[in-house]
Amino acid sequence: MEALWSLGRASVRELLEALPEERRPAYTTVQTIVRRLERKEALHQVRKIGNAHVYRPSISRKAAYGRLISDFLDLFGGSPRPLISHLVESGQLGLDDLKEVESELVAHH
Amino acid sequence: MEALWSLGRASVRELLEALPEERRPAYTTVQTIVRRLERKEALHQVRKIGNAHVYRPSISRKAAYGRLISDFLDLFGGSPRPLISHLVESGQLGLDDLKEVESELVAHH
DNA sequence: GATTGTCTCCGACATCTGTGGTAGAAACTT
DNA sequence: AAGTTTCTACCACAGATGTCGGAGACAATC
Repeated sequence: MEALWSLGRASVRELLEALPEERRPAYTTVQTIVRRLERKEALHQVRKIGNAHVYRPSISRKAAYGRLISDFLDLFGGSPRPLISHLVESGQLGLDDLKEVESELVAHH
Repeated sequence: MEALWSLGRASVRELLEALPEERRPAYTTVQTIVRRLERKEALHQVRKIGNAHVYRPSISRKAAYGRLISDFLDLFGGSPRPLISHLVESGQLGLDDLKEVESELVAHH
């Protein structure tokens, strides 16, 4: 999905080539993923170029992230606090990070 | 695992009964989960009471959460920042929360 | 000691995900 | 038109996870 979100719309081939050259899967692997995502209505065909389908995301990156994060938070009881605390405790999130996010928050009114 | 972490040590039966009465699975379901977790070395037997095994967690809740969170962050490029930003933007994390975490951080220096 | 209840052990089945092979249609290339 | 490349449509398979059933061992009870 990440690739499709970046490209806006793309064919299987384009998605494949958008992946980092190292671990790049087989063409059919991407195709299968696309087919399954289509069944799940995360993306859909928009048209054909030659005999190839072109797809567009059906859900925004933001919406998907939202659901993902919300599901993840459910593992911690639904509140983001334990997560943040853990990040801070493990040193993955510093005071400076917090300050930064904070000022962004204030800036955006 | 959550139940086992709370109980410290427990038999399959105890784990089963520690689950919320509503969606409580079959005894054997819990047993299977325990068996698989054992294979993954997340827990291990400590002794027997009657003919029942008693288990203890092999990894701490904290360690497990750490790995979980770290894996999750990898989805966002490994940095916690995008996650925090998203939480703030979606209103799930307020300025007050940040302040609070911050003061905790400073307190623990 | 036969009955009943409780465990363990093992197998089973569905769904999801990652990965890719095959067959046959379509569209270029000579 | 014949050959080659490129797609789509399907099938397959392995591992993880959620859910459970059956067989047989053990123990408690009648």
